[in-house]
Amino acid sequence: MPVYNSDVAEVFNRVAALLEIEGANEYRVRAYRDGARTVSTLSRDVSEMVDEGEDLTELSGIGENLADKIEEIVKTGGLAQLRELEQRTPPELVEILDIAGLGPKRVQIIHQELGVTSLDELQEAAEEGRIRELHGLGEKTEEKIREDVARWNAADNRTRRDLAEDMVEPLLDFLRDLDDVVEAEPAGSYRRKKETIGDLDILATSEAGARVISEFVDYEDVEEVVSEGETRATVIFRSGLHVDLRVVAEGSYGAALLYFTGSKDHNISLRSLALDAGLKINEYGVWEKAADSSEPTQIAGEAEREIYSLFDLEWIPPELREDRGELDAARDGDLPDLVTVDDICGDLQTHTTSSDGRASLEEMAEAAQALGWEYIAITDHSGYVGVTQGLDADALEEWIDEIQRLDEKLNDITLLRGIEVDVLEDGSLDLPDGVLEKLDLVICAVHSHFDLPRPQQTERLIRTMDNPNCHILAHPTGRRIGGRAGLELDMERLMEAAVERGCFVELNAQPDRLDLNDVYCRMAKERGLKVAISTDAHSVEEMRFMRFGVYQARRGWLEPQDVLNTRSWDDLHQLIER
DNA sequence: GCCGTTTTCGGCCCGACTGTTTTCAGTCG
Repeated sequence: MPVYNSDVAEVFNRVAALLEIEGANEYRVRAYRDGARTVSTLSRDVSEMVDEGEDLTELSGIGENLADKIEEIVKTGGLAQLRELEQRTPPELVEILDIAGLGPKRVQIIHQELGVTSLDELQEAAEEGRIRELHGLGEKTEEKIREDVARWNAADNRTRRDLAEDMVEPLLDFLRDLDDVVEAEPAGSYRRKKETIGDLDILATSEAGARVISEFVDYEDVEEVVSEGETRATVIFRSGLHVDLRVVAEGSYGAALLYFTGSKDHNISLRSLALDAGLKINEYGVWEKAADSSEPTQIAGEAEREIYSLFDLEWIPPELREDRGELDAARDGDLPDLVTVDDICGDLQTHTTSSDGRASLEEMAEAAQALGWEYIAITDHSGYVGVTQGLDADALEEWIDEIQRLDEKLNDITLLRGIEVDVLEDGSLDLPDGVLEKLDLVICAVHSHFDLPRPQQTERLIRTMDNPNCHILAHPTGRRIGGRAGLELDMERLMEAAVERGCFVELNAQPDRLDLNDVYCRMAKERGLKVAISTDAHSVEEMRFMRFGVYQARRGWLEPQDVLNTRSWDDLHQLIER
């Protein structure tokens, strides 16, 4: 049975959680989590590295011990250590760690004293008033546990970026309008442009923190105040979104923004650099210890750029701050010149009323002009998936003529004759080559048979790319954020096959797709595989989704030259012709 | 458990807030 990077990471994360509950050394626990992260963001299959006898200790955070364990997991499909841990400590306790306010110590006490081993039992114990009997826990903690278990059972607790945007903007307006607030900016994963956010971090500068906090907790969207101090408050919005506000003085703005933007791992690495230089970084600034034992003096803090430069680092865009090599790159002057929406010249996947879109060809063309695109590919569906009411070969022939007629009338924009053609179970396409050859752009997409085994699924898509008419693989994994998991694919192999055949992959900008994800974008870049960022717009409004795709691309280290549609149509045409 | 042009042992980021305490442990980000 093949072992994937995600399997190895899962084993390490479980080991870490169980060790943590058992009270193991926190740095040992962290070592397993670091190892899990390293493996899961690797742009190669770790099992392949094992097969080829490569030295895994070259990987950051992987030493002799973890290297041996990776090998064991790859070769046997499991880890003896994890099995032993699960003998000693009920594995279901791991999910109790996710309950707010319950860390390893309390989980251990609740388990040992009350025999609780699962979320259900935890809920029961809380409802029966047994939690409050325990040493160090009381009535309030018990109440919070009850509420959080209910919330945890209720739903998926991450919020999609586009939905978060709708809440963030009004909140920022509200804060910026307060007399005491100088600046208010989103930080955290929102600023790092992650596809989903767990909670929302907002940073404000003010000399009157307590007043700002007290206005904030009265904001109209706030349903519950979780904590409230002089400089920080945590609230829960009616939508269920957790929002943290931190207030600092202006002189600490850069340090605070850096700190609250994270990621946690990026911060830890940066602080280690500071320690090496004999300095200390906290959310208020960078501090130098005085020779005598008097108070340390602040030597930076107003701006992020100044703090990075103190350590001979270029300013690092928030999207890169995941501790995936960006600090080394910043030191060596090798940071990517990340793609922006302004670099994009056109949209390579859009739909009209000719299949399942809601706007006409004319309306889409007009909207594309308004956005300043040089070209737009009209890529309605082929007929295989009944619900999309797609085009068969004859209808497509007529449609091609219609697009061409409109294109000839328009001066400022080029309409590309395209199709989003279905990939059938065997990898062949849903339309004959004869008609595909007449198109400017053929993007191939899986809309059925999502659950083929990994080798078969991978072969299926490689066969699709064998067809010289195939230009781009649309939404390659088919995942839906908060919905479908996506195809099982050997992505490394698929990308290599794409490069060999002169095919390309899409980064679909629909906010519930964002497929490819950031890690796969970077994998593509490292293999010289260019990526098309397309909105897959089914309406005029959705053509504005381009920014979400660009955010994801930036998280994947993509530069303008790594993206297909930063080129004029003439250049792009030459590139995709096979 | 990892890591090292100061170290192969002894470090490992750092502060706010809460709740249950009587001075602080646990949790969180």
